[in-house]
Amino acid sequence: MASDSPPRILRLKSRPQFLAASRAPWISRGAVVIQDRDRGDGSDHIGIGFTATRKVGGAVVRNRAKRRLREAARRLVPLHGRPGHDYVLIARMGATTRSWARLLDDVKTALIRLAAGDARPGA
RNA sequence: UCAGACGGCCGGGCGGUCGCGGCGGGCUUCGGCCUGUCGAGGAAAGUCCGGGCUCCACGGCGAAAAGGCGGCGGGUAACGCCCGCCCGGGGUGACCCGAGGGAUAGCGCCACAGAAAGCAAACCGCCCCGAAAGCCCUUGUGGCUCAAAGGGUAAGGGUGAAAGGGUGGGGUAAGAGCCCACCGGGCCGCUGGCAACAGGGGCCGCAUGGCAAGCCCCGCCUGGAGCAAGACCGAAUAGGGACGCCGCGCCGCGCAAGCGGCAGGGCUCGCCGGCCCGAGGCGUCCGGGUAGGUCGCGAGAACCGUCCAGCGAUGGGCGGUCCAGAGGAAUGACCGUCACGGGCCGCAAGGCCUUCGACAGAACCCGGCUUACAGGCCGUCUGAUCCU
Repeated sequence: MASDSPPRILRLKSRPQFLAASRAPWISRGAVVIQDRDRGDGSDHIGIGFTATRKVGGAVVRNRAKRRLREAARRLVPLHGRPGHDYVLIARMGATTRSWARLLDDVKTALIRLAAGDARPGA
């Protein structure tokens, strides 16, 4: 992992990217669900997207959930993400109220188990 | 001190480490990096009114339809908003509440109850008269009891949201604005006020209710759509047009278009049969237009002081400031510390915990309204109570 240059991290911004990731294997951990799609397009950058549905709460709650997930991803994806993959982090209930250490743990263990191939198959 | 009324304001502070968006500067191997600066709200919300802005429609004015508004005066770019005042209702009071124009323009409705709900009527009653019946003795055109029919009333009871003004007195067979006083109402002057309206005077005894958030009438206002408005740039691919070059097989007829035959190609790996194709290709340019991009996109009905005018809403002068502009959508994560509130322990001083900290996130921009909101601060006023 500590090779010459770490893979670049880009945000997923278009709807087709999210739809593709939604069919990928996923894993649920605490207050977060992570979908992991191997793009297989030859590029080694990592894509990250965030989603919080209305079920989580109003606009304030959804925005805060995405911000916390974004901060967690900023810290953990360079360490545990696999190059050439797209990750979509979906906020579940409690993503804003869960303690920061536990939210970090949720994301970390989910990423590690995804890297180990221990995920439910996608649709 | 305790209750309460009204108005205004705040929505943790400071410091640090990572990180994000816009803009400026520097560096760059064009991927990015460094640095400076700015970066959510009082409601950013609901999208309910009023405007700006943009496009569409439109010769001008008016009318109709539809919708909205509705005491009077003022403020404003405008408003259904705000201020002041009036009227009605509530409260001991500060204050609060009111879709608050028109009910002799017309139509309609007034449930249930009640005799009766709009036009005058009469259920229980009251009063007059008194047939028939009965009783009395002074035997009469007699008196008394009960009371039918007829008539007079609307006082009292009862129903109702509302029953044809109210209270008191006179009057009467009983009653009644029948008469009188006061209150209420209508009409006409007067005084004050810009006005809504108020005050007071005279006249009229005065049947003629309520609902217009039922239709309606009167006055006033409104063209439609909305930043996904709209403007510009504009690929790739597939269409359209112009020009240039090359080509449009062979034979027969024909000027040509075309027809027939033979080649050639496709369905199909080969053959046979069948069906179809058999004239376009390339290059340059032009135009529409999609994805995408840029603009619209923030110096204004701005904010902060201060002065003046005004009871006030607000207006004006002077000085200063520049204050978010994203587009899967920037404000986050963590730590320290100090407060406030909260919880626990303690007789107390105090100690401990606090990831327990309201409602909630700009999306073109303003002015309002409405709704949500932990906790807290300030001012004015009212009613009690205590002290001097």
